[in-house]
Amino acid sequence: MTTLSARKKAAIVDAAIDIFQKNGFQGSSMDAIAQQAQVSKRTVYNHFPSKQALFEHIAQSVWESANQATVAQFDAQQNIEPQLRVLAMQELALVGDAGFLRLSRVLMAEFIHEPSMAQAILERFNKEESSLTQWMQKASQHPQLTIGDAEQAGGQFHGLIKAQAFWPQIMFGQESIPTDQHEQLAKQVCTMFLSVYGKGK
Amino acid sequence: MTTLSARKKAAIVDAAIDIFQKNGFQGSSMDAIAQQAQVSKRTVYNHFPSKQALFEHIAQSVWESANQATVAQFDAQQNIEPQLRVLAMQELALVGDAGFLRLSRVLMAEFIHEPSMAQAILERFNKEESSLTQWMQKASQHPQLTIGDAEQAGGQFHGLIKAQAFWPQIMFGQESIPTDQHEQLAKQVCTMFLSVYGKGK
DNA sequence: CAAAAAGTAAACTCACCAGTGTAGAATTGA
DNA sequence: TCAATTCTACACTGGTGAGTTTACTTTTTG
Repeated sequence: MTTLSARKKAAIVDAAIDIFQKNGFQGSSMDAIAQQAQVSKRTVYNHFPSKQALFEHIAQSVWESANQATVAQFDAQQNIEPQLRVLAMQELALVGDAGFLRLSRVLMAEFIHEPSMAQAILERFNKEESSLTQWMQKASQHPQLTIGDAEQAGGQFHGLIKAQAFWPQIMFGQESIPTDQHEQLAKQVCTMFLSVYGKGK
Repeated sequence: MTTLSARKKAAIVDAAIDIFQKNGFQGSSMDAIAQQAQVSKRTVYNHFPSKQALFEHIAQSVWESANQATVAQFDAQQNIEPQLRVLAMQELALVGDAGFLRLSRVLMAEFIHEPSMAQAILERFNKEESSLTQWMQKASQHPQLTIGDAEQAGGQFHGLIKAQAFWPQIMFGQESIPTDQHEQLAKQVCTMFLSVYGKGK
């Protein structure tokens, strides 16, 4: 059985995610978080020295789950389309996860107000997204593709997916795309992408 | 010359947009708005009965500027591609407008926390996006197109544009797309769209 | 020019909230 | 079982902020 202390901490984090998401950083009070976590306020402060620290702990976990999502290895021997499709499926699995969306919403809300924070995290993010960028760079050699700017192409690929499966969910509370539609959407995204960057048929 | 009262009100709205954008709804104080507007706090309350009312006034103006943006008339005689391109250009002009982006950012921040508000406004929004949906519906008869679900197709068209010219600007403070790249982007969007919904070459 | 309308500064109420201090109760681990 | 750790309730500080009140000045308008 997990220790009491650990359970309390988990309850705090869980409550914090919920409250932050509902009310934003500014609108959330430590009292409210403590109450929802069924924990005394003092206990919250025993685990996290400040509201800011609690928030950053949560941000960290978004970051980590996004990290573990995609590992892409370019294979020059194989056709482009199926490889792209795997990449798309990986990203769809990530953004389709309800927990990831919930956490993202907390972060995105703060991004809007803090472009500087957005920039900072975006840089780290981009290094990760750059696993895709790197893929694009290598792929640009492939005879089936015409990629000028690998970073731009990568961004566009992400954009195509997020336009359907991320932004509407984040901003308008839309439902996640059901798993059984991932295949179809991935295929569509690849078609669109290749209509611009693909060579010939 | 405009009346003093009107000038004061304009200053208040202007300051409010700025402050709301920087700090969000919760993080903005009426004192700060009054100060930035060079107006006494009481004057703010003479024009707007509450902070909420002031916010909604601003939301209203976003709504109105989005409204005046697109009027599309389907022409069965003409080719699809140039018509789509006009639609894309209209939307690019809207989302490329710095003022519109600034206001959108304020709204979007609240959307994240208030899915109910998002839903409400989204319904009205959708009626407008539905000017595009209607276009899609009529266009689905066109021999050059294969459109199953007009609403979905319309959403996808919007998504293609916003993925490049709206979301990155809203969330990460990226620069607006320069006007001289609109043509090129519109063309790319149409290519992508037609790669999925177009018939033959 | 005089009354009505709108603006002003400043003090005030009332509520909320981040973070601390304390004294005691429950949990843990040796 | 006993000492260290952790949790709890509760009161407290210092600060901020929405909205009001008041006594007064400026602008508008007939």
